[in-house]
Amino acid sequence: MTPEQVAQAVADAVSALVAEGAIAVDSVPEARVERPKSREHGDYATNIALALAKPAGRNARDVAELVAARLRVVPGFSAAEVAGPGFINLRLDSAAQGEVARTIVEAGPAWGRGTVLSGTTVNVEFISANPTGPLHLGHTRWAAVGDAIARVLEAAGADVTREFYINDRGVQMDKFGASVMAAANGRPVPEDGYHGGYILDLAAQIVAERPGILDLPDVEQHVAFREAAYAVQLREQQQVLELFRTRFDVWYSEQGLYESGAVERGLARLREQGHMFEQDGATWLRTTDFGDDKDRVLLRANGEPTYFAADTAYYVDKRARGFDLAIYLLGADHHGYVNRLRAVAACAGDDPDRSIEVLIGQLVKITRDGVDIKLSKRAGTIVTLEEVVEEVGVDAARYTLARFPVDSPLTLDVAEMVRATNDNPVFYVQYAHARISSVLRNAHELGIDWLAAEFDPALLDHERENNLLGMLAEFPRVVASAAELREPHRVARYLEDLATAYHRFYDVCWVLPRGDEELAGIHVARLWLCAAARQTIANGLALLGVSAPERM
RNA sequence: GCCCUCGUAGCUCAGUCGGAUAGAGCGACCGCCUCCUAAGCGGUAGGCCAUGGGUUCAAUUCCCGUCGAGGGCACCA
Repeated sequence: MTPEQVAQAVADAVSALVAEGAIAVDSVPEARVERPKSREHGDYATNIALALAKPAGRNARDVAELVAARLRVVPGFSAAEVAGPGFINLRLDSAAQGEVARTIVEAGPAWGRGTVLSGTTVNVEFISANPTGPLHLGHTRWAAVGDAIARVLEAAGADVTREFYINDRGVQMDKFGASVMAAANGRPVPEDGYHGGYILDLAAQIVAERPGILDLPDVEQHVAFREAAYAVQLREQQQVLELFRTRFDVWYSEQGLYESGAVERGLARLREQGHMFEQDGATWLRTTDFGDDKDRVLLRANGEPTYFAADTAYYVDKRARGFDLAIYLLGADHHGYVNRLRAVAACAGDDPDRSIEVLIGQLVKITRDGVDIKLSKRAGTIVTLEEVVEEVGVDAARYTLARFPVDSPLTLDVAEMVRATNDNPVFYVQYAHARISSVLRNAHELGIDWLAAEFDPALLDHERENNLLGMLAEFPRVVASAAELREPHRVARYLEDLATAYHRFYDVCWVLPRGDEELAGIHVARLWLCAAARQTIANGLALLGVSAPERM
């Protein structure tokens, strides 16, 4: 019996009581069925009676007793007890609980997938770094989390597009080009330019590929360097992200926004909706009508569009491309954008609560042996994504960054990440997977075909088996809540708990026949349980973009 | 000054759409491998859940104030 079925049984019991007139309420309040923290409180517990007591004008424990009495006779339940202020603690019989293993094995890779977001087309935009340098550890967090959010949304049934917005236009690009050009000509990089060591490499690479570039007049040379350096940098970012197993469906160029006419179309859309006005020679968007602190300039007095105009056009373009929901993953240094982006959606005629969502991620604080490191492309003190991958590996890096909620500040010690890779919880989870794989391999070598043998779930009645089964049954709910809350870290935390449940089971419950022991029903049942656990861990790790090794 | 996010074990952090004795990892200490992977399991030590009020049958969780940390407040990008 799955938690959903338990919840259904509780709901049915309450409806029956209401129909009989045993409990008088206008509507049945929402109640929760959850796994109690303490196993003494049963396999599942519900607070339905506490929620029902007030509207029914009854004592909570009395209501609980009425509901419990009905649940006791439902097949699959072995106990229903009233406890504390009015909780109902439920126990399943081992056959009902054990059936979960069969459900999981039969579902395979589809186990955990759901439909809560079916029919929703979502655009998830993340990283969107300037193509003026390598991606660093800060971006790495958005890569890991953004990709995991996309995966989790897909698991919940959404149609997801991963998108990277390339800021390939404007002042920063010019400074970048000027920096590379200066380096190539042996001149000092401008004060406000980019000073990282990679600038020199970039300059040398470009000159080697195009020796004539240094003979061009200054203006042309600047453009040539800017474009060449941009191309190299973008390609590098794409390659590194590929290495990090983070693929984007769309790389969207800011420059392209202008070339395709999307900016004009976006402004036209806003004009139609009637939220634009002229003042001091500039064209503004009245975002204050929708919660922004101040109105924003779209076209400067000199006629040039602002960066905000591009942002606006970009949003309108996303909607025009058919996305129901645009999710933006931004760093905390951009949180001032939230209100204005929502205002943009409203100005474009959308309901911001439905069509736009801005997730603010706290910045990663990086230390090395306890000493703060400032990440600055311009100062050249960066820890790149590539270095992180080389030092700790993709799995460990992705997992470490994805196991924390994005809105919590995070301190990572680079030295510790490298030194203590074995302490990374990812290995704990992966180890459980490898361990199970080994057991199943051994079973195969012993000639045991557990999949074809008869599986009697009632045999899984050990406390550790029961606990493991309960954990496994939670997986779909974890995936669904991770998707709805955009919090993939819940999957990671769940996997750690699941791995613990497995290790504890493994420690006490021997799976395979020992020595010349005959194959018995318990061996088969435990193999089904192992297979279910392995499938769940593999599916969960896949949602985080982390591999599930057969051996370690 | 105004706004956003955050304050939980020595350290890094979970938990909190209100629920029954607050958790993990690391670090410290003590146990467990003649047979399925010890990258594991068991145990000990470690907390006024920043602080003061409020709402509630019930607050670490929701609301307000205070203190502290980080970030943001451009016709920059």
